[in-house]
Amino acid sequence: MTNDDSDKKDDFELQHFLPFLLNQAAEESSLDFQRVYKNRYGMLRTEWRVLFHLGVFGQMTAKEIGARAKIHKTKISRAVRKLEQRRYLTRTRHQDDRRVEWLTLTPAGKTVYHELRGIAEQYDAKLANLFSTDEAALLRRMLRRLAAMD
Amino acid sequence: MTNDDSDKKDDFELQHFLPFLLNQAAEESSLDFQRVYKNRYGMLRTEWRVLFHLGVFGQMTAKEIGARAKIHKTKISRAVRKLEQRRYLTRTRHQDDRRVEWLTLTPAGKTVYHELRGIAEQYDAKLANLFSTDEAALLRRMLRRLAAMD
DNA sequence: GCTTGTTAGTTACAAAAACAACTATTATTC
DNA sequence: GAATAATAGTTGTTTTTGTAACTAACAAGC
Repeated sequence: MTNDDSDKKDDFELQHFLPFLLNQAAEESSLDFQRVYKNRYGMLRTEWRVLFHLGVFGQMTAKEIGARAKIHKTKISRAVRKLEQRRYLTRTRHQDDRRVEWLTLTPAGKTVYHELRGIAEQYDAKLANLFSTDEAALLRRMLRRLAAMD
Repeated sequence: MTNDDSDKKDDFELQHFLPFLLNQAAEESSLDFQRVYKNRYGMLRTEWRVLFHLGVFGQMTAKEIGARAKIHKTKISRAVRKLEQRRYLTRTRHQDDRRVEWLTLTPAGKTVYHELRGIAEQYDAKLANLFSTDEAALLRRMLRRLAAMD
């Protein structure tokens, strides 16, 4: 215990604490976009993330998606089931290793992906527009560094 | 639909999408610290946030904490109850408006706050150390801007 | 001063997340 | 090649969150 016990205002600045700031910014920056995939497409965050990964990378396995986006396998499993029920993706067993299944977007899934992708790009541009081009680029680099994706 | 329907890799860069990057960075950057207040003090994120607010600002109401940290009142309510059960804070009814209650840390609560605060400061320094001083300052400014806390 | 509206905080119920245990299949080892 | 371990994915149970409805106290209008 390094401080006195009075009831006075302390000098630690919570809004300087990086994990707090990152969480606030992340939450706020997801809100508008979340509304789109949630209200318009009835999707959860994990679901659109899976959808996006498949849209971007084509055929993938659940495990690959989980590793890349750091999502737990049970969340992936349930998201995949939902997306399958909505006919946005199909599964096919891997021939050589029948534990594995390849996930692929259906045409309907691709349509939704492209729609959401367009909205995502616009939204990203809107956010990046708060800063100069250089600043935005630096921000992305720093975030990737913090997420250890570099 | 702006793209073709092939199964090839798409060119949208998920790891460039700001909400995604922010979420990854926020999650990753919270992990180590979360382990401390979770495993060592049995606290949830909302609980330590409430604790920190009280530690920093002294006496506050649930509403004030919620407004400042953008936490929903039901979450605050539950966190306050937990912290009260652990004897980290006490409530006293406001005289002039008996709907309101002032929250204050107990000595035990203050002790925990100071311990966690020290760890938080170290941890923040470790994160900020990934960047130059200027970069770190810019990062915080940008995050505050994104969270619209400016 | 009584009806109507607001506000601070709580509670109840539904949705989602976390964690552990499970099945089915492949890999390893003796 | 049978026994054991490891892996991909699923299912079940417990926590935690989100949402809406609630209580108690105050405020405003008439």
